[in-house]
Amino acid sequence: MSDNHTALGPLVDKLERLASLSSSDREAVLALPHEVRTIEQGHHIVRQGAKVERCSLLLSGWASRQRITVHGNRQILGICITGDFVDLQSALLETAQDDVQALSAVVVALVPRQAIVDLAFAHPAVGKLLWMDTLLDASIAREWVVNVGRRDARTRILHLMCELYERQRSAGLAREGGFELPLSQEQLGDATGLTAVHVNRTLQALGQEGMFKRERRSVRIVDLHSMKVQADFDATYLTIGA
Amino acid sequence: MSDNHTALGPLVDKLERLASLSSSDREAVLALPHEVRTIEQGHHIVRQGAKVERCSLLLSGWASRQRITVHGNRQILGICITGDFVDLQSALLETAQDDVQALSAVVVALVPRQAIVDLAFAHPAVGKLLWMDTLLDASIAREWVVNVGRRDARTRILHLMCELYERQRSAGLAREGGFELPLSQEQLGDATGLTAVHVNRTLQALGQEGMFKRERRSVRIVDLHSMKVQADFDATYLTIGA
DNA sequence: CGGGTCGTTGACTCTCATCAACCCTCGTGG
DNA sequence: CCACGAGGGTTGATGAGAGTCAACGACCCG
Repeated sequence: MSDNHTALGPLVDKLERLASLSSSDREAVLALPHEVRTIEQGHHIVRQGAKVERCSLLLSGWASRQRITVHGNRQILGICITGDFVDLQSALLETAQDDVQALSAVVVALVPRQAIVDLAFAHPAVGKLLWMDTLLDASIAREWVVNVGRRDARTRILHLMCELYERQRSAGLAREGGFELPLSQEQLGDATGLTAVHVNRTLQALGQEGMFKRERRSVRIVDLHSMKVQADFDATYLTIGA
Repeated sequence: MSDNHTALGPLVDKLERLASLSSSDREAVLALPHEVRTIEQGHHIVRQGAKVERCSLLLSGWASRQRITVHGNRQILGICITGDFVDLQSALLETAQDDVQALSAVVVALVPRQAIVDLAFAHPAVGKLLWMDTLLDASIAREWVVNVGRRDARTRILHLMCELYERQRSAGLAREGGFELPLSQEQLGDATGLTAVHVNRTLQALGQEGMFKRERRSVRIVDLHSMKVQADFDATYLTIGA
């Protein structure tokens, strides 16, 4: 139980990146009822259309949010990292709109919907931050519309890599000049609206340019500035805006 | 002033489509301070990066939310209709992340950010609905990612038309078996990640199939069911989910 | 009557999808 | 200890869908 009480640290960290919390607000967040659970790679954390009574907070590992077309094609809508509420939407909406799937082995904290809503309105400072978090999620989704709608394959992939790097860095998860990229080429394709084959060829072309080096499931960045320029990447869409 | 007091009716209507409000909550919404203003077609309502002190509620007309790439290509991120808060994000975030542009002559109500936040936390029932509204906006954005990422031109355009029809219908704005579509072919392209030329050819092909008929700036639907099927359209992403 | 915006059409190009084969690595079980 | 299979990555050949460029037409409004 006292373990449970500390398990929500990643959530507090994430909220405090947006604005600092009073100690009473912080305590209230940490006091949210929850249950910790591990989920295997590839398994679903949430299913579209399901009635969700508890929201899932990612304590470690990676997950993807996605929808499937009638032809069975998958489109990844966002990547969740440690500290993300993968389905905070479900706190207010009746049913989940997206699938969420574990990209790696994952540990989640399950928090009852009602407890989140009650917290939000009992502690407006926390409520504002939770609402802001959903707004930033929406901003990321909109940037993805731009990415798949108006950028070519090369730029799309670079942009995705810049986003993942920046988000990991601001969450304190990126190593020196590098970051984890635990997506197969097929999953990269599902995230960028491309096929795995074309992702493969594009990655090879990019690798030869020497901006970054791929290693197993991670990326070492050689020339970050050049990457951002060529990716048409402007990190303000990830922030509350100064 | 009493005119002002009734101007926010479209907002109340929209919120009450999500859940009914107590009369005190309804009064509180209608009592929001605001200023009514008209904006010409083509003018910007909000500019990306601007510090916004008042959020804009669309009282009549059409607007598009959009971002521009470094190459100057526009991607439309969503279409706003009567009753939509075009930049409710700005109530909590410091700066606007998207441009919002008037697609037609437009009337907006400008509501101070702080008044919206205060209302949300003083009247939790209203706060939940406002938050839900931003979540549905996000759900629409995610569906647009799927649309531009994983559907072909024909399906993208059909899907957009289905969405606009359903949203107008549920807002009571659609006429019998038809709806307004005040977008030029170039704007349709910007919304679907296509070029105006290709939109033109695709519309012609679609028109010959007889599911709908285009007239000036509106569309008459002949076979709605067939449209929805071929558009891969499932309206649940527009709703709170039963 | 002139100019502007929007729609239409044709010819051509190119990015990316498709299909199919083969490779490597790793984990597992006989 | 080796055989096997599965998942992921790589490669080549081919083709389709959508972009580009350029020109012209229709319509509206001043």
